[in-house]
Parts: sequence; C-alpha cells; structure tokens
Amino acid sequence: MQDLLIYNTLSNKKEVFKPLKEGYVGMYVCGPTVYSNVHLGNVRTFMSFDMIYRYFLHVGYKVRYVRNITDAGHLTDDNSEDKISTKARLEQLEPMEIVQKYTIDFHEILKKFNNLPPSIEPTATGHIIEQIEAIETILKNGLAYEINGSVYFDVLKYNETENYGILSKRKIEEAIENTRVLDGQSDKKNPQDFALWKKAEPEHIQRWDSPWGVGFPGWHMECTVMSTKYLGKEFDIHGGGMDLKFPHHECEIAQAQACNHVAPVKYWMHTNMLTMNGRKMSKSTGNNILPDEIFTGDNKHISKAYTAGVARFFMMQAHYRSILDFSDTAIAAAEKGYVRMMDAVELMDKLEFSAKSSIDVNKWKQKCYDAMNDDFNTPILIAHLFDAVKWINLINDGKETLTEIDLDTFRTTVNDFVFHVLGLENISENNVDSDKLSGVVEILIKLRKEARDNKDWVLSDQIRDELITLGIQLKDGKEGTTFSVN
RNA sequence: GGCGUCAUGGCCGAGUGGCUAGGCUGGGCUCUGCAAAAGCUCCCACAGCGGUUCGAAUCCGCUUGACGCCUCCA
Repeated sequence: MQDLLIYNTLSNKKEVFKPLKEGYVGMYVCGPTVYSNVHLGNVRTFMSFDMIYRYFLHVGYKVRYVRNITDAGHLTDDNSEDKISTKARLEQLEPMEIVQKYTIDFHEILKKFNNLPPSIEPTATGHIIEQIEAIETILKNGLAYEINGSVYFDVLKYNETENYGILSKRKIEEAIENTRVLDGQSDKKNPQDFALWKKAEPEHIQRWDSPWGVGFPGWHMECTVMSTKYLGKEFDIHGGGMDLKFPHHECEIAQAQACNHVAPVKYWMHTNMLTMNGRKMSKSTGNNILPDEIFTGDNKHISKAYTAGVARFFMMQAHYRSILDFSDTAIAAAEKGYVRMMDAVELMDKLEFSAKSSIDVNKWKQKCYDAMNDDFNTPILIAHLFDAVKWINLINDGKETLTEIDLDTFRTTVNDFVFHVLGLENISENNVDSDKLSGVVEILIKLRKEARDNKDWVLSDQIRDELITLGIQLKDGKEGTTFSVN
C-alpha cells in the first residue's frame, strides 16, 4: 500500500498514516446535536469525512467508523440547561421526540447527499452508565471534584502533569488571565474547569440518578466514553469541525488521559468551515442555508434549485481544510462542471477500444491516487478527472485511442473515483421516467432528422428550441443526435 | 486583549523554491444548414514592503486586511 499523508492538527503537519493495527482504521467523528435541522455547513463536515471513509475503504482498509448522536448534555449559553431540554420545552414535546425528529432529519439529509452510514452510531443517552463510570475513575484519580451535586474536571491539577492545550495550542496560564469573570454563581474552582456531571434542577427534564444525585452528563464526556468503548483507549483518527477543537476536543484529550493514562488519538483531523457572505454558517446567527432550501431553490441567497450531487461536487472542489465560501455564482459554476463530467462519464460506456493507446492510462491513474494520498486532495483529483473528461470526448471523436486493457483500466478508475471515492451520483439515474422520456425524445429526434434531410430548417429548429425550453438539449454529432436533460 | 489560520488571474478554487492546476466566465478557431454540444486556443495571477537565494507566489521578517477560536455551534 502506498503512503498516505494525513494532516494531523495535533502536530500541524502532514504525517504518514500508520494505523495502530495493520489494515484496520478506527475513526471517530463528532456527530450533531439533534436539537434542530442540519444546515449546509454541518453537511460539509460529514461529507468530508464520508469522502475520507470512502477512500480508506477503496484502498482496502477495514474501517470502523463511529459517529455519535448528541441527544443530551450539550449545554446552552447560560450553562443552565442542555439544548435538547430547552428545545423540548419550546416545542412542547418530550426530549426524546425532539431527538427522534431531528435524528431522522439528519439521516435523511445525509442520505440525499449520498453519505455512507457509519459503522456504529451511538447516542449519549445510551451511554449514561459508562459516563458515570468514567467520571468516577477521574474522581478516583484526583483530577475532578464534586461540588453541590455537580462534578467538574480540575484543569489546573491536570495541567501540572499533562498539557491542557496540546491540541488547541493554548497556554492555560494565559487563558486564565484572559478569561472574563462573569459572576460568582459558578461552583467551579477555576473558570477553565468544565462540567463532567451537572446537577439537574427540578425543572430539568432529562435527568438520571448518579452517585452525586440526580443530574445529567457534560457534553465532552460522551465522546470520550463512546470512542473508548468502540475503538479502544487508543485509536487512529478523531475528526470533527474546526470549531470543536477548543474546548470540546481539548477536553476529550484531558478526560481520556485522566481515565486511561494514554493519549487517545493518533491523528486529529479538523475540517474547515463553510461560509456564506464571508461569515461562518451558524445556527445561532441565522447565517445559514438548509439542504432542503438548496433542493427547492427557496432561499434568498440562491437563484435556483440545485441537486445534492451538485452541492457535493461543489464541496469536493475545495480541500477539506480550506474555508469554502458558498454563493450562488460559485455553486452555479460547479453545476456546469458537474454536468459536463457526468455527461462524459455516461459517454464513456459507449467508447470503443483500438489497437493502440495514445494515452498513458496508468500514469494518469497514479496521479489520481497521488492526489488522494496527499491528505485527501480532492480538488487535484477532480482536475485529473477533467483530463479524463477531455479524453473521453476525444476518444469519442476518434482523436485519441485506447487498447481494450487500457480502456478497461480507464473506465474502472474513473468510476471508482467519481462514484465510490467522491461519492457522486449520476443525475440521470434519479429520473424515474427516463425510459419513457428518452423514448419520446428519440421520436422527436427522428422527426427532426427528416425535417433536416428535407432542409426544413424552420421545423427542425422549432423542435430543437422547444425542447431546450423544457431543459432537454440536443447534441448533434457525427454519429447522429443525442440529448441530455438538465 | 490572547491564540490560530489565511491573503492567488473576471469569479470559484489547487499548488511545488526554477518547469501550464482545474472548473466557470469572456475572445478566436474547427465542426455544423445555423446553433448548441464537443475539441483546439488566447486572457500567464499570486495583498504591500523588505530580506535569504543564481532564482520565490512558494522560505524569513514587518505592514495591512479577512476569518476562526477564546462563550453554544460541523
């Protein structure tokens, strides 16, 4: 297997990926808090890791991909209540009804974007016992303290022997100086300390018994517990959005270290933000666009509807570690390129082989793998795939040739990268009525050919123009006329 | 205020110390009844100011600007 470079945010360098166990990959990605609809920015992160998951599978790794559902414990701004409970009260539903509603939404959206489901999708509420056990271990190890029914992680104590800030590159001493002291209501010894367990006030709906009384777990605990349970005390990759680096992932490291006395993760991977109007998409600020609004075009930021495939292609054209700015012109440009690529891929099936090859297929194929092996560089991969698009058209025109073996390699490689690695789908396959439609269009093409043979340009152009208003484009070539549906 | 990231041609977006990313748009040509599609081709950018180097968009420093995190967020 060729070397695969991964940018590790722990070292801020590209490193050669060496799995803990040869041939196996353990990957944990922080999933959503299911208290509202996922927006396009959330989708980008999961889509990036879907691509990474797909590539590992493609090159032959056995992957256990764990992605959690946060259905409890995620605290609101004022730290008084968790998000699920707040939403439950607002919508007058059971917390688990909120969880169910938005979990289903999450799954449906990701499916539309052709994301593969993870191997395991554990929930925070399903691991309360494990979380309590882990908190007891941390208490026993002297790195947490209980006050008034809540348990907090003792960051300063931890920092005496370990490095709190190893991931986010913060220095705890400076952080203390720069932390605003809000008021005296907190039980924490130090503002940097974070909750492992929170006491539930009487009005709090989600609550569980614990050695410290009735309460609920802190946000960071679930990921530590579930990653350990399903991937081990040490595992290969932990991913998530850039904005989770601090405090969430920093806390995860501290918790795992406090429990198991070992650094939990070999490679930390962080995906960058999707912006709109130059600002991060965010649920709280309202600067976001929902997937369904993309599909219907019903959002002031876009001029028309776009398919999930186009949106996926748009995101794959940028590197996962770069900020990507969403705009109507950007996604419209991506759509054109996407359609051109898909048309070529479809045309590829009809190509015929020759006695000689005029293209070095194996060299090109290697370039595709080199791109992906360099920290999953999908923009470079797509650039190479557009070389393939060009060749497909040229072979079709008889200006380039491939032998039977080369053509076979070529087809397999294109299909592998376009469909299996990038996870794109061919739009025409989604068209249920495509058989009937193409039958009708073929009739019109035949009628138009008769008109053209009779030099009846008025009729032939009328057929062509009226079809184009329906989004059906005729393409006259040497071998006759074909069409595409937009 | 602290920490961090980034500044690329009309737009979107890759990138290595010297050799054309790619997509979209626009111009020209081929093909075509005319178009479209497809192909070929042109428009050779790298925030500013210094420095290192035979040579830097790519390394270093400073300036300016943008964004992210520090408080819930993928």
